[in-house]
Amino acid sequence: MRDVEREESDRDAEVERALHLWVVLSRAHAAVAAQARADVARHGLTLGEFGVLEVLHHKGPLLLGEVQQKVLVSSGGITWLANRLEERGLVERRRSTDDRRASFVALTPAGARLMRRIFPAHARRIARALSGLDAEAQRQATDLLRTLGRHAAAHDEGEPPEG
Amino acid sequence: MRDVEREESDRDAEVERALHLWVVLSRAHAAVAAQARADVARHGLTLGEFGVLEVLHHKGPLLLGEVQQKVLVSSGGITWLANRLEERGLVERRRSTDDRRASFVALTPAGARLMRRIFPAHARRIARALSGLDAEAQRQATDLLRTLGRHAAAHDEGEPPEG
DNA sequence: ACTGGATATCTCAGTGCTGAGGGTTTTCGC
DNA sequence: GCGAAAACCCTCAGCACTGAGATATCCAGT
Repeated sequence: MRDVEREESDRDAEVERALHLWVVLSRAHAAVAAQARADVARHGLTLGEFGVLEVLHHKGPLLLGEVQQKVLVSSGGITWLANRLEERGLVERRRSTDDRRASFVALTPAGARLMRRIFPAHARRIARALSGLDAEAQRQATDLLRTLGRHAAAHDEGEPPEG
Repeated sequence: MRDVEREESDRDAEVERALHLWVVLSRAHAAVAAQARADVARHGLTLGEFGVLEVLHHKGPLLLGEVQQKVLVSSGGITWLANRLEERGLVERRRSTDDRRASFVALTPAGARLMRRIFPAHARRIARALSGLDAEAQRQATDLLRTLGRHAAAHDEGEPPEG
């Protein structure tokens, strides 16, 4: 086999390995997400809604845009989520005084009470869904996925034209 | 610190580590999915549609139900995807003769041509998105995620009542 | 002040599904 | 072979968003 061919088949193997990782990543994510979704659905919440409540629960009041980045939705999506949660009395908006374009969102007392009530069991259920890996394996997986995610997100733009 | 408290804080740390892994898993998946989506969108396809074409490209004709499991959509979803792809002339259904409830789906010549044209570049783009990990790290990640996914999917049912 | 450009949020039509229910065909225990 | 249950797929209303564009505000340079 000539060197050129050798390099080509190396590249093919590399691409195939990457595709396999992508499949496995998708399936793992889907399986855990299904559990998380089932859990929050018992309280009448979607994953997006729960995500907003969770970030406010842990970080306190934030700008709408900050919440948007944390829960990975579009700008329209965060407005929609905030509206729904506000209608249910779980969060409230407060217009920022030093930048009047911006709004803070915060848990209402009812929202904070809800999170104190349901968050611990939710967290335990996620932990159980992930318990196929022991402590050390979870640390490894976290490291690998953090590297992976950072790299992939960084190259989010910059796609070359079709070859 | 008493033993009971010690065990409790161990459990808390465990739960927190799991939650962190879940966040990192979600972000990694979202980042790669965004790249994949952007790539297939250039050809007017969604990830679901591309997933159907891809599995048929690699496995040949399959029952609708088999495709459904591979691309992780609901029963209504696979009907919808098959309809859309059939309307565009990329796949065709063929009623099974020995089980007349079931239908096979297969790529049409046009569908097969499309996949031969766009699949290699798509695969390379996925490989590039995952290139933050080297070959060995990708193998590790694949192993960990396979274990994780299998375990989480296995416990998909069997949720205990709220505590 | 004033213009241009950037930033934060909102609006709204459209999308890619989900999930419950239902029709048809097959399988299994009797 | 008969009735019940299960398996395969389809229908359809509804949902949780997305993405493009609009609006309001801020800021830098002049």
